[in-house]
Order: sequence, then structure tokens, then C-alpha cells
Amino acid sequence: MKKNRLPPLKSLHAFRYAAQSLSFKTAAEQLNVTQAAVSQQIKTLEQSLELELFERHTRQVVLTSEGEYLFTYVSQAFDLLEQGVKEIIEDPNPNKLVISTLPSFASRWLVSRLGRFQAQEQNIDIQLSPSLAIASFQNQELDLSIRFGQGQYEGLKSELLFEEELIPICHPSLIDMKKPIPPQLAKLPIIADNGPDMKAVWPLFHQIIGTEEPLTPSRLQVSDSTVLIEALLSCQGISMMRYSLVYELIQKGQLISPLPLHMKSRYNFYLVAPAPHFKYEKMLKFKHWLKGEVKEIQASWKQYQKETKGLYEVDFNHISNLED
Amino acid sequence: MKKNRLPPLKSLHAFRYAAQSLSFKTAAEQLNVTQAAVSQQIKTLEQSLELELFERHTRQVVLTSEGEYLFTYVSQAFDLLEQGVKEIIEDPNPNKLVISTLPSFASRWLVSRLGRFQAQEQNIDIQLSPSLAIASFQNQELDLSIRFGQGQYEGLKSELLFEEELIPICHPSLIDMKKPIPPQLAKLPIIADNGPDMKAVWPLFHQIIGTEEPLTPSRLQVSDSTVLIEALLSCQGISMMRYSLVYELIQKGQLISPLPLHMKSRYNFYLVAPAPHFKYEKMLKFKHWLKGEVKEIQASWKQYQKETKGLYEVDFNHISNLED
DNA sequence: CCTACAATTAAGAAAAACTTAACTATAAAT
DNA sequence: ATTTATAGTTAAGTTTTTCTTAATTGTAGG
Repeated sequence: MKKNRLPPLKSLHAFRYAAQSLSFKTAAEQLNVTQAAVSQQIKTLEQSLELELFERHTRQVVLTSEGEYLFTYVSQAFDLLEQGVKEIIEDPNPNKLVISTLPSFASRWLVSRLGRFQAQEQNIDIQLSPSLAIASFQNQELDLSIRFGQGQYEGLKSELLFEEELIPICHPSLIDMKKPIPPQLAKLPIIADNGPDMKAVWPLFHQIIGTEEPLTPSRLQVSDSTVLIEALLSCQGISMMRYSLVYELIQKGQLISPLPLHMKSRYNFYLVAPAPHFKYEKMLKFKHWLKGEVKEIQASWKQYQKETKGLYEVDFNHISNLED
Repeated sequence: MKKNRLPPLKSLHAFRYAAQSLSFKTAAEQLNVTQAAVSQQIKTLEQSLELELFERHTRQVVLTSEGEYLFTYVSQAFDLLEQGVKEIIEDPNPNKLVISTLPSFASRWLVSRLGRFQAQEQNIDIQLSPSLAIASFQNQELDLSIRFGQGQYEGLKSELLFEEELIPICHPSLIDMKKPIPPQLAKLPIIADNGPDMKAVWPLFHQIIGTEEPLTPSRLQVSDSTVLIEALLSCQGISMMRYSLVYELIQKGQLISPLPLHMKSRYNFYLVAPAPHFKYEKMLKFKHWLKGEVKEIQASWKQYQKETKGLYEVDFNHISNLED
């Protein structure tokens, strides 16, 4: 055997079980091979190492001192391999689902629905970690991230949850529906959402309502849609909003969309996790449930399209060229 | 892949190098196989685990998070295997040689020569453990046993060092060379060596010097040749001795062999150790040196044969039948 | 002495591992 | 912009390893 080379790995693996049980027969059973195979693998190993690992007796084998010594290493090594493989293919916490997502999505949509999931799945606990930052899977606790983005995350798998639409939103008391809308909107402060999906929106918005784009940013800027919604509800101004966050408030009459326009957002909600996580039972259940819940948003959007006269889509495409 | 089963070990080993170098090409070089082999082994592994361990780019590969995680385990595991194998086939103490041998051989022959070995090999320390008992290699410290025996030791390898001859020995002052020798010897007490090689000697010896074998053992018996030699030097009687132990004393005139006879001993000196030890560099050096030193005994014996008129060999063969 | 048990061996079959040659994608050089 | 270089992929065939089967061996236990 060459120096710094390992002997045949299959032989070492056979040795593991033979040394553990001190029986080639038992080892063969554990390995699902014949006794002869184990006998030959041990022989191969001994020849490879040029030393004897077992003393042979008629009906049993006894480890030599070298055999005993080697077994301590071999045992640990194969345990490590099994552990490593186990950790990447099995769910370490089958009864706990750790989810990271945007605070806005958590508070305005997800939290109020989780009760239904938990009623359905009694043995799965949910841990919700709202975070603006992109959470890392490296700490090994996080199972799933529901992210608002473009669906490409290095080393992770992502599945589209639903597509987002942007519509103008303000408080109903700020608008007199009997008068022309654009002039009224032109007088309202714009509350700018700092989200990545909004960056391209404001120049277009000014163009649409006939105002001159201000040289300075909006006086009120928020980095979280939750805050933005509270600002709108308290009549602070107008903004472009993701439909998923406001459709219920529109249905309740708490907010309105003063203009019949919408934009398809280039950012959408995705389920994001290491690929193996998608195979966990809890993930399969949650995903299935969540897709069902999301149907409500999609149905509501379809209804909104139907009921909104003169609704038209504003295209982003030429705007994106200006950005680059 | 079945639960609690390891993926193909060869694939894991290929993964080890690919993950380490982030190059299938480099891994292939390290494994002495083709790049295609590595590519296929990684693919096999990924299929086995049902997940991706590498993202493929045109001219390189990048580990996925699963791949990175698995690598920590795989790396440790194979390091352990290599370490275990290394420890049982490599010399743990390359600069120290631990030798067990008979006290007589140690004190009368070996000790006085070790200075020459140590002058020649500055970086090898010798630890000499004289012992009548057969030393065990199980404590992992003992490198070599120079044993007096028949060369068969279970689980150990033995190499003949030299063949031993037995001759009658006494102090020169006890014999008048001008008178017939056997009657003088018949009057001397026999100092019996309890060594295994001597057991068959005494009946034959009595026969040769014309005395009746005593019904009781010799009044003086020793279990160590060193003591026996001291007894002979102090004129206590006569004995059969191994030539290797006395040839220098004969040359100095301190002892004589009163009868021109010799017997080939059935016991000889062997180098005995686990087979892997014989490959250690220090062992190779020591063995080579020792064989050179032993040539002196062999040369002296040849000289003794030449100079001893009427020297004849006494055959053991019919005696061995009586013993069984 | 016979039976039961487990390890060994030889020969052949099956599976795994590897090689070769062609292909693919794209980075780098011209 | 085109060509060359590089490294990973794939399919098919070859080689090696691993395994099975059947016979053998040694000996413990009845």
C-alpha cells in the first residue's frame, strides 16, 4: 500500500462492523452482504495494510492490538460521515418551523392567518422572525424565508409565491370623487416607500399625475410598508402600494385607490430555502397551506380588476432602461 | 437513498478533494483518475443524496451551502481514517528503538556493542529491556524482541538472527590436559541451565562423559545464562553452554571447552516483532547493523571449528523421540 | 463420533469505477 | 467580433472491485 493513501474504503467499512460485532457473520447481516464478502474484504484490508487485524478462531474472530487501535479511528470516522449526511438530508426539527420574512408581510397578512395553519397542524410550532435584512440559513435554525425579491439567491432554492401589483393608495377623505382626480393628487404629499420595488415608480407617478418630479426626495420616507400603511390611514398623503398589503383595507373602505392604474412589480414574494428543506414534511405542509391562502389575494385581485372601470397597466420597461 | 445508509464511499472521497480544491480537475489529479471520473462520482453522490453539492460554472464549480456543510464532516472523517491507518503502519517513535531480549544476551553480547550502533546512528536512542519473560507487543512501545526460541510466534514475524551451538564449558583450572578428560569431568558437578534448549542435553552429556545420569537434578541450577557464566568463571563445575555467550571468554583463556564436541541447538536467536515493525527505518538500520555484528560470532565459530582437533557433532535426533 | 457453526477459498457473476472521445458553455485572448 | 483555451458533462465501452455460490476447514458442543 502506498504511503498517504487510504486502503479500499469498502474494506474499511466492512471492518467497522466486523470489529464492532467481532463476527463476520453479524457484520455481513448489517451490511446486507454474504459472510464470504466480509471475509474477503477483511482479507483485502489486511493485505493492503500488510498486517493482521483479526486473529481467527474457528467460530469467531478476535481483534489484534492493531485492529483495536484502528477501530477507534474507523468508528469515529464513519460516525462522522453518517452524521454529516444525516444533517443535510434530514430535518433536525420536524416539529418546529422557523420562518423569516418582511415585517409588513408578517404583520399585515401572515400573522392573522397562522392560526388557521396551527389549527390544521397541531404538532408543528411556528417561529416567525420578521426581518428587513436577508436572513442567513447558515445558523441552521432557519427553515424558510419568505422573501420579497427577484427570486435568485445563491445556493438556495426559491419558489414563486405570488406576483405583486402596485396601485396608488390614499385615504378616502383626501379625495373628492366628484372633481378631477389628478389636480387633487398633485396637491398631496407623496409618502415614498424605500423598498427596492419602488425605486422606479416615482418618476412615472409624477408623470402620471402631472406634477413635476421634485429635485429632493419626499419629505416623508419609510423603509417598512407597515409604517407606510399607518401613515396612509392617518391621512398623511399618497403612495404606491403593493396590492397584497392593502386589499383588505380597500374592501373595508379604509383606503382607496384614486386612480385606475396598476403596475406589475418586478419584485415578488418567493419561498426561499436550501433545496433539501423543501423536502421536509413540515415545509411541504406549510407550503401547501400557504399556496391555498395566497389564492385569496389572487382572487381578490381578479375581482378588483373586474370592478375597477378603466383600469390600465403602466409598463415599466422603458423606465428600466433609464435606470441603467 | 435509504435512511441510515451511507452514499457510495468512493463518491464521498471524490467529494472531499473536489470540495477542498473547488476544481474537479485538481481533484482528479490528486486522486490519480480522470476529470470525467470525478464529475461522475460527484453526480452519483448528488443523486444519491438527492441534492446539489456544487453549482456548476463554465470553468469552475462552487459549493452549495449543503456542500459546504457536508464538507466539514467529510473532511474530518477522512482525516481520521488516514490518521488511523497512518498510526498503525507508521513508526510512532522513529527515533527510539525499544528492544526486549534475554538478560544474558543483553549483558554478555549486545550491551558492549550498542555503542557502535549508537555512534553510527546518532538520532536513534536505544531502550533495552532485558527480560526472561516473553515480552508483549500490546503496549505499543516495544519495537523488537530478540528471542531465543524456535521462531514461531503467533501474529508476529520472526527472522533468524543466527544459529546457536552448544559446547561443554568449564574453568581451565579444573582440568589437567595431560590426563584423560572424561574421568576428570565425571568428578565435576554439573551446573544445569534451565533454558528450554538444555532440557535434552543432560542425559546425553552424562552418556558422553561416562557417568550415570543422576535421579535428582543438579544441585546447582540456574535460569539465566549470565549467572551460569559467573558460576563457571568461579570454578563451580561444568556445563553445556551456547557458543555465542562464551567464545570471547574462551579466546581470553578464562574458560575452556574440555571436550571436542558440539551440538546444534534447536533453539536459536530470532528477531521477532509485528510485521509492520520490520519496515520501520530504525528497525532496518538496527537489523542491518546487528547482522553485521553477528558475523563475528559466525566467523569465530568457523575459526573454532578449524582449531579444535577431532571436533565432532552430537546429534539430537534420537533424543527428541524419547522426549515425546 | 456426529452435528452445528462460522470462517476460508476458488471461481464466476454482477456492479461499480474508470477511461476515452465528443460535446458544451464561457472566459480569455486576439 | 471572432477565435482559442479551459474545465465540466455525457455516452459508451473497458477494467476493476465487489459480491455470490458452493465447497472446504476447523473445532466446539452434544
